[in-house]
Parts: sequence; structure tokens; C-alpha cells
Amino acid sequence: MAAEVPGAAGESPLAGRLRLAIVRLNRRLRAQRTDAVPAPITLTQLSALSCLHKHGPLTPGELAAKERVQPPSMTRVIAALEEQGHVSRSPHPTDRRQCIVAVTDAGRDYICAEVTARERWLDQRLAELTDDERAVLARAAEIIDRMAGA
Amino acid sequence: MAAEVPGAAGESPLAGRLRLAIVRLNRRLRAQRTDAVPAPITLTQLSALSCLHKHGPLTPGELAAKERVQPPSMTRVIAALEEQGHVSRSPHPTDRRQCIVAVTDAGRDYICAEVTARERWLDQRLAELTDDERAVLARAAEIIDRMAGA
DNA sequence: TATTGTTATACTCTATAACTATA
DNA sequence: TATAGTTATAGAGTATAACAATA
Repeated sequence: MAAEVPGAAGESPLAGRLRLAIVRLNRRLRAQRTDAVPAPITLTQLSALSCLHKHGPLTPGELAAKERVQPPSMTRVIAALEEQGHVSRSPHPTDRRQCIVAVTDAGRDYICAEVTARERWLDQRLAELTDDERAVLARAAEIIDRMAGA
Repeated sequence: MAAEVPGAAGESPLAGRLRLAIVRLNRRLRAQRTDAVPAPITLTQLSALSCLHKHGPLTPGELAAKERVQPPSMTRVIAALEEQGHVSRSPHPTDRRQCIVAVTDAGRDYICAEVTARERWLDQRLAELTDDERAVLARAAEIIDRMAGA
């Protein structure tokens, strides 16, 4: 019997191994729960908040596109972040259907503390690797992001 | 303003970039819906089924440990797979609390078709990469799996 | 008493469909 | 009529707590 799930129609074992690796690390990352600073936020919320912090103010639609989720999904994420004071909404200057979502000063402070706490587990795992292995992951992160964005 | 989320307490940018890459590819993988052969199964179910196929019959507890989820989560996955005829339960030879979960013949046939359909998107993305990039991902998959298992 | 597994419950994540307001 | 966003609803994924059966 094959040790790998067989490639019945020419499937590369790489796809299967990569899928399993992604699914498992994703579980681990989501399971990290910080008893952190003001109140914990979820990984999805942190991801959106980091995106706003990196790119500057965006409309909900732009943010959904950058995070590659559907607009209704982003609506809920923004609502949760707004309720906790991490982001604010202001009117769009020319289109009253849209709005501008921006990280608040409090949100900016929060990111520094929360990202650090949130990624402590991952940082520790990375610290246990060799320089060479970290270089592989850095390249892989870039490639994976490109694939996910395709 | 920093282009990256700042490492307020020495956080490596690698952690943030890797986290985003994992989260985004995971979303894409889960979004793949096969109108496939008998009936579609979810990515979590496929992962457990592949694990059983690879390792042979396991108890629910062993399977949960291998997939790194809690036992109640695996209970539901096994129930779904059993209902669809992909796995069967038999009594444990020496311990009546436990049972042995095994892939059925039908389940084995299913894996070949479903894995292929399910990973078509990923295979296409991989096919667009260079040999060198695929080699990076192969190494990264091994490293990530090791980290997730830590 | 400890272990294996299941049931009950709840919360996160995400999508599609339908709706509202504005362009 | 087309677009941006929201609300309603549903299903996947996962966890913790409480329970039952067996060791």
C-alpha cells in the first residue's frame, strides 16, 4: 500500500503535504488565546487590524479584497473591532455609500502588545529553527501569499 | 510610519508574514468545493480520512492526537465520515471503551477521486511555480508540520 | 480513581442571498 | 440600473464542561 495518498490522476504529493501542513499550523495559530492586555481579539480580527495598520485607512470593500474575504464577512470583523475601539469609521469624502475605516490611537497601541502576545508561540517555534530553515520559511511565506492571492 | 507591524518587543517580521500567508492559504483551501463524485466532504474530514489511509486503523483518541484536535472535535468528524460510509468502527480487541476506526473499501476509492478534485486548485497554483519555488515549499511543508506538531 | 469516548453547548469564521442607500 | 455596504441565515470547525462506560 502506498505510504502517501496516491495521485490517482497525477496529483503531486507536494499538494497533499502542503495542505496538511497549512491546516495544522492554522489550527495551532487560532488556538493561541492571549489573556492579553485589554481584551483578546480573534486571529481574523488581528489580521484585518494589521492590514489596516500596514496599508492605512481603507473602505470596507478594499479591506475585504486585501484580506480575500467576502464583504459580509468583513462587515462583522469591522463591527467587532469598532466595538472594542480599535478602529473608527468616518464618512467617505465623495461617496456617501462608502466609509473609511482607520486604526485608532488606542488600536495602534493595542497592536504592538497583542501581536507580540499573540505570536509568542510562533516566535518561539521560529526561534528553535536554524537560520537556513527560517530563510526557507521567509521565501515560502512570499510564495504562499502569492498563490493565495491568485 | 513603519511599513510592517512593529516588533514592539522584538517580534520578528517573519512571524507576521508567515501568519498572514498561512491564514490566507487556509481560507482558499477551505473554499474549494468539489461538486465531486458521490458527495463532497469538508477539508477537515478529508484530512482525517487521509490520515487514516496513511497510518492505517486508529482509535478515535489516536486520530485526534495525530490531527492535533481535541477528542470531541474528532468524534464529530468520525461520525460524519461513518455516516457517509467512508470509515467503519470495530470493537477494540482488549479494551471495550475504545474502538478501531478504519477506512472502508468505498472510502479508499473515494479518497483517490476526492483528493484529486479537492486539490485541483492547489495543484494548478503549484504548477505555475518554478522548480526552485516548489522545492522551497516542499522544505517549508516539512518544517511547518514539525512546528505544528511541537 | 483514571481513562476513553460521547453529548451538550457555545463561539468563531465564512459564505450566499436578500435588502438598503446612494451613485 | 449598478455599486457599496449591511442584515439574515446557515454550515463548518473547534473548544470546554459534563457525563457514561470501562479499566
